[in-house]
Amino acid sequence: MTKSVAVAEAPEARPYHHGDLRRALILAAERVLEREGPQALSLRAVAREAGVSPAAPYHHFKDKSDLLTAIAEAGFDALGDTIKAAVAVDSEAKMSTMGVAYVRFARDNPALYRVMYDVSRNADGMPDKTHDGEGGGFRMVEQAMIRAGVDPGDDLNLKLWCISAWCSAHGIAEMVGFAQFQPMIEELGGEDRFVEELLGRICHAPSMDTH
Amino acid sequence: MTKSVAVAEAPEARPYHHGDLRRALILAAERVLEREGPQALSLRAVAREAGVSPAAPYHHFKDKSDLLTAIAEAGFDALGDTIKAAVAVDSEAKMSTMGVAYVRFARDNPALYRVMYDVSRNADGMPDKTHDGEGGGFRMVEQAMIRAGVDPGDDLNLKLWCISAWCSAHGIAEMVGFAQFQPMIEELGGEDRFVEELLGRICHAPSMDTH
DNA sequence: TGTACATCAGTGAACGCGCGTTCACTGATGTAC
DNA sequence: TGTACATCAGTGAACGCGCGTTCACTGATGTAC
Repeated sequence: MTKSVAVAEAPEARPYHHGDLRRALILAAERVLEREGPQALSLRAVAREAGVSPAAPYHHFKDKSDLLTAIAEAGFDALGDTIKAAVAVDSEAKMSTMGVAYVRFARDNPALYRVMYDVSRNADGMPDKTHDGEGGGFRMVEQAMIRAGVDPGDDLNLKLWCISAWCSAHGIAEMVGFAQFQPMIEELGGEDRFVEELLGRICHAPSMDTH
Repeated sequence: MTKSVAVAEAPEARPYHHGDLRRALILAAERVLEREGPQALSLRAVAREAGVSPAAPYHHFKDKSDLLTAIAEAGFDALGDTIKAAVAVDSEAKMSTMGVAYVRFARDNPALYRVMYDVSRNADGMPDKTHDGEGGGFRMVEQAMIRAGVDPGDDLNLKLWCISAWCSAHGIAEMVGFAQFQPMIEELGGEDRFVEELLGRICHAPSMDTH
C-alpha cells in the first residue's frame, strides 16, 4: 500500500523514487538473462528492463562488476534454496537427490548459472555465504555425506568428498546439454535419469570410507 | 625459404599474401587469449595481433563465430595431445594421470579452455573429432577405463563411466582455482595432489564393475 | 503544524570507445594459350 | 618463354551500434527548529 497523492497519476506510473531499485535491478537482470542470455546482460539492458535511466544503477552499485557480483550472489542463494527444497521432500536426503536438484537448477537457469560461475572465476571463488555459510550449499552437502557414511571426524577427508561431489555436479551441469549425449539420455529415459547414472558412478557409499 | 625479390625489402616485411593466414589467425588468437583473457578476444584484436587488417579474416572465416569455432577446435586438439603425451610417459596409463594432465591443461591455458567450452555450449557439444575421433580424448578415456576394469562389452556402462570421468575432470578444472580451496591445496602439497585426491574419490577401480 | 534546507535517488544528454561487418579497391598469383 | 586475364587474398576507410561511465540537473523525502 502506497501513500495516496493529491492528484491521481496514470495507474502504473512508478513514483520518482523507486523504493527498492537495488532489488528490482537484480530481478530485472534475471529476466534479461532468461530472455536473452548472458551476452545480453549489460548494465544498460538491466536498467532498461527495470524501467530506469542508464545512470540510475550507479546509485546502488559501484560499477557493472559490482552489479554482476550481486546477481551471482542472488543466484547462489536461489540454488541453495532449490537444493534445500529437494532435500525437504526426500526423507533420506540422498546425495543423488541433491545432485539432481543441482543440475536441474543449472538447466532451468542456464544463463544465470553461467554468470554465477563467470563471476566466481573472476572473484577467485564463490560467495563466502555459499561456501561457509550456515545454510549454504556446502554445509548441506557435508551433512548428506555424513549420512552417507563418511567419517565426520576426519575433516580433510570429509571436505574432499564434498568438493569432489560439487565439482562433479558442476561438470555434469555444464555438459548435460551436449548433443553427443542426447541419444543416451533418450535411452535412459530422460535427463534426470542420465544425471542419476553419472552421479551414481561418482558418489556411492560402499567405498566412501575406504578412501 | 622464400623466393628472393629484385628489390630488397625491409627484413621483416611480410609479403602481401600471407601464405597461411588461417593458421596464423588461430595462433594469434591463442596469444591474445593468453595475454588478455577471453573478454579481449575480438575478431579485430586477432587481426591486429596477426598484423593484418580487420577485414582480412573474412577471407578465411565466415564470421566471428566461425573463427571462434576454429579456435576451440584447435584447443581441443591441443588438449588431446597433452593427454596423449602424459599417457605416453605413464606406462600404466592410469585414469588419474590423464585427469591430472587434463586439469593441468585447463590451468595452463585458462582463457583458451574457457573459449573451448563456451563454444561447445553454443554449438551443443564439443567437436566431433574430440568426442568420436580415433585419436580423440574420449577414446583415450575409454581405453583407460577398460584397463581399469570396466567391462568393454557393456557399451552403455562403459560410456557412462567415461562421461562421468570427463564431467568430473571438467568440473574440477573450473573450480581448482577458487580461493576457498587454497589452504587445503597447500596442506596437500600442491594443486596436482589436490586434483589427484579429488579424482581418486571419483574413479576407483574396485567399484567400477559393480556399477 | 509549517517551513527551510540537506540529502537522497532519480533523469537525460553526452563522452569516447571498440566492436562486427561491408565495400570498393588493389596487389600478387597462377593458368591458358 | 611471354602475355592476357581471371582469381585470390589482401587493404583501409567507413557504417551503425551498444556499451560503461560521467555530468549537471531536479524532483522527492526526511529532519531540525
